[in-house]
Amino acid sequence: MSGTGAARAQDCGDLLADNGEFVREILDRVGDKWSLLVIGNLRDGPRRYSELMQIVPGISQRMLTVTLRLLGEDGLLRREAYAEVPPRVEYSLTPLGESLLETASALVRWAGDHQVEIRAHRENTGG
Amino acid sequence: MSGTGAARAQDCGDLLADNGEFVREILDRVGDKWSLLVIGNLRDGPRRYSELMQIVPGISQRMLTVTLRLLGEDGLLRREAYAEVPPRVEYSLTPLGESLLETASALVRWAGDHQVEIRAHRENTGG
DNA sequence: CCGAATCCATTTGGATACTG
DNA sequence: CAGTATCCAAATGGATTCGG
Repeated sequence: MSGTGAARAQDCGDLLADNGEFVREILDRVGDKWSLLVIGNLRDGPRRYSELMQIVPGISQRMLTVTLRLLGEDGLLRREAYAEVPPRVEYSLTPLGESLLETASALVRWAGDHQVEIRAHRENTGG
Repeated sequence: MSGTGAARAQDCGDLLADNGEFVREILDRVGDKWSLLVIGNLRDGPRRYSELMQIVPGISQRMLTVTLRLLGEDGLLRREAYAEVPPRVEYSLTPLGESLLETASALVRWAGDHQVEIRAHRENTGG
């Protein structure tokens, strides 16, 4: 989390304000429908494909496959295939994936702290 | 940011893992194409509709209107209309919106710190 | 058991024209 | 200036089918 220090707090404001492409690129990956759920379910260690299908509520085979492939391409998780019968494939977080999990948790914490406030305001305005 | 302490770190993991609907609800709002950009551009104070159109690169009238309305319904920003000629409308962050800006900045900071790493891995795997 | 491929419905978002 | 309305293209995602 301490990272390289390449981006300070002020820079973050600038990025949010000025650099649309950059913010979008990370949010598109992290904020899509399933990525964060999959990452969250790998927090305790490796999981098999079929396990994830059961744990992540409502995900389809297609989206699980696609999500796993994209996260793998970004280096957020690792895929380990065992040449057995029946075949077995395990997915686990890389250090990079774990660091994202921590950061993303802050956003979830924020949502938890302000959930009531948001819902209340939404009702008032007919949302 | 210290919040109510209602959700501790462990709970966040649980939320990411178990509660799909809840995580989705906040990420759908925050992680869409424009919300965070608009919020970022309100960090220095009130902005007018036409200002935002110019500052946020590539946003259309429609999406700016929609985004502003949704963020307003959630209580993240405030809309102030002045009965003048020509008409003038100003948008500014609420305390709730400011707190989100801080939290979201952490995610942007993470993206900045690991941008190179992610890109490199993406190239290797043909992403 | 793992996952790719195809088809299809829904959603998202841009371009344009128009109103108070 | 600050929106609204309509139409349309692209992306997203689910159901199903098939292969290794």
